[in-house]
Formats: sequence, C-alpha cells, structure tokens
Amino acid sequence: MIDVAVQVFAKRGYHAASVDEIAELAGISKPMVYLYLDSKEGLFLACLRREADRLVTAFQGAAREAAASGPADARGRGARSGAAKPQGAPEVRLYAGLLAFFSFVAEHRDSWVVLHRQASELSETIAVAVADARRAVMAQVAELVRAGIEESATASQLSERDADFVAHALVGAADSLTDWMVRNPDQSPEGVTLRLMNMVWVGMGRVLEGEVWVPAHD
Amino acid sequence: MIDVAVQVFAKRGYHAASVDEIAELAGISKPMVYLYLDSKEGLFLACLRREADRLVTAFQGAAREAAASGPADARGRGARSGAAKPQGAPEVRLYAGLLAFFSFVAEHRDSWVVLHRQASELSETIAVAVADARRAVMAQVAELVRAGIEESATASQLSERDADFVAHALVGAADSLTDWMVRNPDQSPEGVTLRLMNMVWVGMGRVLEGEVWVPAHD
Amino acid sequence: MIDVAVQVFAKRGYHAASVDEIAELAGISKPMVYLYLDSKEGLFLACLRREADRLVTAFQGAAREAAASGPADARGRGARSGAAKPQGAPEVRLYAGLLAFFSFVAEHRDSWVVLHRQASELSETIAVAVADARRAVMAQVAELVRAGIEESATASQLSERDADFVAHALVGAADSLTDWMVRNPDQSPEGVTLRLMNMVWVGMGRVLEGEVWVPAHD
Amino acid sequence: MIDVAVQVFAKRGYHAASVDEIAELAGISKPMVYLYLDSKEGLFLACLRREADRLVTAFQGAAREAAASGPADARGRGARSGAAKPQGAPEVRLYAGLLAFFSFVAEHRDSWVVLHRQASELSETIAVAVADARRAVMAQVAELVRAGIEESATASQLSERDADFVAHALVGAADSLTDWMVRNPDQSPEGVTLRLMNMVWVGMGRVLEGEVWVPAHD
DNA sequence: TATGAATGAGCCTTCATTCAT
DNA sequence: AATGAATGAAGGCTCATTCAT
Repeated sequence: MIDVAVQVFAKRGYHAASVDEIAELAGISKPMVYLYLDSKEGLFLACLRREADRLVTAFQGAAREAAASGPADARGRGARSGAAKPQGAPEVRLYAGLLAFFSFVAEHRDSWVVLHRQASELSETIAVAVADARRAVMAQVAELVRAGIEESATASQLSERDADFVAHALVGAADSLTDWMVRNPDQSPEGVTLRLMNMVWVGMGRVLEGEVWVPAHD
Repeated sequence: MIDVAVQVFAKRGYHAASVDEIAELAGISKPMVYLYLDSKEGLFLACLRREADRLVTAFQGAAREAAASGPADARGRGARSGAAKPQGAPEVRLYAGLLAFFSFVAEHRDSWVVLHRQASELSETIAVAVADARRAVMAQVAELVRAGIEESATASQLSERDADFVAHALVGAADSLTDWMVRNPDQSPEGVTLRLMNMVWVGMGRVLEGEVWVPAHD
Repeated sequence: MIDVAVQVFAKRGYHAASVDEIAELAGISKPMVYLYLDSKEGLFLACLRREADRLVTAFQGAAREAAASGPADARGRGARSGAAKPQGAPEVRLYAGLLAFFSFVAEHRDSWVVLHRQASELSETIAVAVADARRAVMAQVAELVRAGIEESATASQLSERDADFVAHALVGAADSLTDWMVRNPDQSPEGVTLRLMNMVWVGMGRVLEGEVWVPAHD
Repeated sequence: MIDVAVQVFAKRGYHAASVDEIAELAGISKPMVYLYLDSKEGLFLACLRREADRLVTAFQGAAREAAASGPADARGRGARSGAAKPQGAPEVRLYAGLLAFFSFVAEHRDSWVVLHRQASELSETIAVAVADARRAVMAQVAELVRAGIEESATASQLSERDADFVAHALVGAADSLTDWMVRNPDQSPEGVTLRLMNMVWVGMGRVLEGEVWVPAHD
C-alpha cells in the first residue's frame, strides 16, 4: 500500500494525489487506508518515513561496505595516482556513498521525489517532517564529505559549514542529474557518479592544496 | 496579477493554490482572471513563461556584461594564477553567469520555485511547458560552460553531453544551495558562487588537463 | 449491551450514536450486535422497548403500592384537610405515581431521553415504535389522573380527553422539570413532585368544584 | 433558505439533516449555503438564532399587548370572580403570554423543535447556543409568572426559584401538549391555553392563599 | 460463538469555472 | 470592461453493514 502511495504522491504531488486513486491502485478500499493510517497526512508521513529510512539505510550500507572493502582499490590514473594511497581511503568511501545515493535516487525515483520535491504546499506537521527527512539525508552526505577530507593536511581549513555546503551542492546536483540520466539512458549511475566525483573531488583536492580561484577585483 | 500569481503558486504549489486567493490578492475579480488567461492552467503557463524569460534575460545580461567587461580581471591566486590569462576569459563569463543565476534564484525565490519545484502533478500541457522552460535554462548554463572550456586544449574531449552534464549539476547544486543560503544568512550570493566555482571549476580544470580519478578495479 | 446502547443513544442521539462506540463500550464486537439485533434500528428498538417496559413497570408498581399502602395517610394541612378523607385516596395514588414517574425520569435520565427526546429523525418503523411507547406512558399517567378524580362529585364533567390533557401536561412538565432539577441539585424528586402536585392538584380540585377562570370577553 | 433549513433540522435532527437536502429543497446549490453561512454549524446557529428571536418577540409582543389592553377584562366566573379585580391584571398578562407562546409553538412546530428537541448530539459551540436560547425562553416565561404573582399578598413566599419552577413546568407542559393538540385537531390554542391556566393558575392562587397539600407522614 | 478485516454509500466541504448584469 | 452570484464535480473522511475465519 505504501508502495503505491509513494508512486502516486511522487507522480501527482501531495495535494493532487487522491486517496481514492491510491486505494484503487493498491487494490483496497478507501476506508482501509483510514484504518491503517489515520488520514491522508498520516499516509504521507508513513511514506516519508519509510523512504527516508530506505535511503539512509542504502546510503549507510554502501558507505560502510566500501570502507570495509579492504585494501586493494581506489587508485586514480592521473598525476595524483602516482602517490601510494591509504587503503579504504576516504574518497573511496565518498565514491561508494555517492554511488549508493545516486543509484538509490535513480532507481527509486518516486522515493526521492516524495522526499525532496514536495513544495511548501503542506500542513505544518508535514512540512516539519519533510524538513527533518531532508536534514537526515543531508547529514549523511555531509558526514561522507567530512570523512573524505579529514585526513587531508589542510582539512582544518574546511569547517563543518564547508562540508554542509558541499553536501547541499552534491545532493542538488544528484537530484538534477537524475533527470539528465533519464534523458540519457546510456548513462549508468556508476558513470554519472564518476563524472561527479571528478568534477568535484579532484577540484576539492586542489582547493585543499591551497589552489583557489577568485575573480579579479570586486 | 502575474506577480501575485507567481507568489501564490510558489508558496502553495500548483494544485493547492486557489484562483480565489490569487484574484483577491491581485485586487481583481475572478472572472477577470478567466477573461485574460483562459484557465488556471493558462494562468500558470503565463507565470511560467514570464519567469523563464526573466531568468534567461537576467542570465544572458550578466554573462554578456561580464564578457564585455574588458580585459582586466579574472585572475586566480593559486598555482594557476601564475600563468597569464586571456582577458575576458571564459571562466570569468562562467563566474558572472553563475553569479547572475545564483543571484536570480536567491532573489526571485518564487520565480525559481515556480520554474523548478513543480512536481509532475500537472496536466500534460503544463508538464511540457515546464520541461521546455527548464530546458531553456539548462541550455543557457550549458552554453556558459561550453564557452568556459572551449579554449582549453583538450576541450574536444568534452562533448556537448559533458557540458550538459555540468550544466545539470550546477543548476541542481544552485537550487539546493539556495535553501542552504536561507539557513545561513551571512552567506552572500557572491560567496556561494565563489565556493561553487572553486569546487567545480578548479576541478574541471584538472580534468581538462588529463587528471582523472577512477575507482580501483570494478 | 442494551444498557450501554441506551447510554450512548441518550448521549448522542440516534444518528450521532455509532454502533462502533456502543460495541466497544459494551466490550463485544460489532458483528455480535448484528447477530443479536439485526441492525442499528433493531438495537434502538430493543432499547426503546426495554426502557418503556421499565418505566411502565416502575410506574405501576409505585402506584399499586401506594394504593395498597393501607388507610393511614394522605392528609393535607390546608383548608381541605379539614374534611375526613377516604383512605388510600386517589390523590395519594396520583402522588405516588407521579413520584415514581419523576424518580424514574430523574434517575434513569438516559432511559427517558431515549423514550422522549428522539426527534423524528428516524425511519418510519422507529417513529411508530416511539409513538407507541409514548402512548403507553401517557396512558399510565392518564389512568392515574382519572383514578384521582373519579370519586369527585363533578367528575363526570371531566371526559377522558381531560385526563389525557392533564397527563400530557404532567409528563411534559416532568420532563422539563428534570432539567431544572439537574441545575438545582438540592431539590429532591420528592420535593419537585410535591411542588407539582400543589401546582396542579389543588387547582384541579377547585376546578372540579366549579371554580373556573376565564379571560374577560372573547 | 433558513426557512427550509429549519424545516429539515426539525424533521431530521441536526446530524441526520443533510446540507444536500436543505440546499435542494431551498432551490439553491450547496456551495451557496457555504457562501452565506460558513458551515453546517453556522447554518444551524442561524436557524437557532432566528427562531429564538421569533419566539421571544412573539411572546413579548403578546404579553405587552395584553398589559396595555386596558381595563375591561379578566374576570373569572367562580368564587374568585366575586372580588373586583385590578384591570390589566397580572394573570391576564400571563394568559396572553401563554397564549402567545402556545400559539407560536403550535404554529411554528419546526421552530420549537429546533429550539427544544435537539438532543445533546451537538458540538460544544452549538450546545452552548442551544442552552442560551432555551434559557432566554425560560426567562421570558418565568418573568411572566413572576409578574402574575407579584401583587399577591403572600407573594414573598415565592422565591425566584419558584417562578423558575413554574416556568419550566409550563414550558414542558406546553411542549407536550402541542403533540396532544396535533392529535386533537378540534382544540384551538386558546382552548388549550385556557385549560392550562385553569389547571395551574387557580391552583397557584390557592397555594398563595396558604392552602398546601402534603402527603401524610414520611 | 465470536471477530478482525473489509467496503459501498453518503456527507461536509472546496474549487475551478461560468452566467447575468 | 468588470463582477457578484451561482454551481458541477470532486476529495477527505465516517459509518452501518458484511464476509471469512
């Protein structure tokens, strides 16, 4: 039932979604919806919570797995790859996490839309829950980012706020790129993640090394 | 009238917005709305088009202005800044464009929300129009990006699709970062843009120089 | 079960009462209600009948008891009390009956409300049953009144209709006075009955003696 | 519209009445009901207020008219009528008031039912309004009663509470007698009022004269 | 016997949309 | 050109009633 509800909420938005449609698609009758989850709001909150949990779980799982995945991997091919690199390195964790996130968003489009695209057309109660869910996701990504740069010599330059900034940028980029992926079906989540890593991580590395770009005057 | 409509659509979302409220806030009567724009859908389309135009205009203006703003600027302070750089350089145009975009999104939150956050809770007609509007914005950013890398030696590596990719990433990031800005009021659009440029551009530069990060095997 | 149902019907009214609530309060499951009494209507009819029986029984019992209670009592203190009076006198029966009625209505508020306050918001079947129940109660009271005046010399003046009139007046007054009692908790049923007797009986006595009040002309 | 609403509310009761039915009978569409009176509750409150006003007005008008109706009237034919009586006498006012009340209740059955028969199946807001309306009616009758006995020598015996008691008894009796009238179509309001006056007033006069009935011992 | 689970029907309320003026 | 008044169509929610067990 929740599955169907998520689909419909994602497709129509909270207000445009009708409990009638959800019930019918779920193959049950409307009163059942009200028996199990007290109201449309309750139904939506249930969806929200389950999808948030799913995402966070998928995310954590992937990141942890990558961290544990032992010594062998994470080698670049460019200048940087010349240096031997610590195994289970942070950027590998970041890559794995991002990949997990990306895969999740790509595969569970509906879940993501429910979590992220609901405009402010919502009751106070729901708005708070949505904000909480988003915060949880952001915290996950920010944590990954922080982990990814913590060993860097100049890491102290990057405050918590910086990690937050990067997290927001990544999440927003991932969201948007999912649309792009839909229109470029030959692109795999791995490919997109790789592109994103290169666009971001390599740059971030340089920034950490002190290379900064600024516009001329003013 | 459109102004008011944009506000309301942004605040409530398409379905939750009521023509009643819009008419009342606009100080006109409901039948007028239907006289000028045939339906709620027409009203929304009008909003959509105007806000898309505004954004594109603001964007183009800023980019052109930056391009014309003469030789003097665009110098980094890191390793890269050692090399003399072509004036009116592409990355300056990108920076200016991004700044324009960012400022627009930040200042005209409502416009942006109407353009970007409307889920597919809409009729086919509207969905198409929204997609078009978004494509137009994306095209602008992609154009900027392409301009920013075209002089690079290895630019030919980067296909049109790459520019598109970057454009999507940037737009998504910008969208998400606007929320972040709202919660960090001491951050100016300039500051955020600068952060974003560093996160992306510097990295992109390295990528163009051939430095690529890849995960180990698999 | 009926007990609970009466409570709920009295508190909420027929339509506002929900079978759910009744079943839950009665500690049984809803299908049981439908097994025992075919429908909500059946449930209400059962309540109706039982409460009507209760009232009539209480009423008859009290009246009979008073009639049998032997010679000794029923003496007034005013002018009238000067005359020797037949023992087990009719007005004593009336008083006892009224007291029984009053006590019943006061103590079994719910029963009475179910019997009397249900508007015609009901199906034909129920409306008829309610009317029947009321008629039964009225008949009881009318009988008492008739007994109370039958020995009077001029009793023949008073037709059956007169008794009916008085019965209605008494029942209505009693119903209304119960509300009054609720707001005047220091008043006992005995006190209220006594007041009512004085207000009615003494007057009725005079009327039987030929004293009649009429407005001037017309 | 209110007229129709009163009819339906009286016939069905608050909960069983459907706005659909009211709108249809009133010849307007449902949304109009919600435009004029915000909700079903608002609709009922409007009915309540109008009917309460009507009754109080009719009541006051009749009583005042009787008071002003000059010297000539109010003469009984029994023992009591031997004494000359003050013109515009209190009991005439009472009679006129009761007649007005009775006529109103008889003619505007629906109004009265809406005012008096609504069970407690109502929201807090409405329950309060109903209680207020009833109190206002009671106050009117009690006032009449008080006026009717104020000149009596022993009037001081009768406290405010006594007047209240009589008022409740009269109102309840009248309510109940209206049903009786419906089944006895040859009875006019005047006739019923007269009967009631005799049953009550003559008795009350005796009570004021000190004649009291009490049951024997205990 | 007893019930958890399920539903068709209906009600209050709102909204986009249109006349009549 | 402009609007007050009106409505058909839906949506959220509840309730009396019934299966399947």
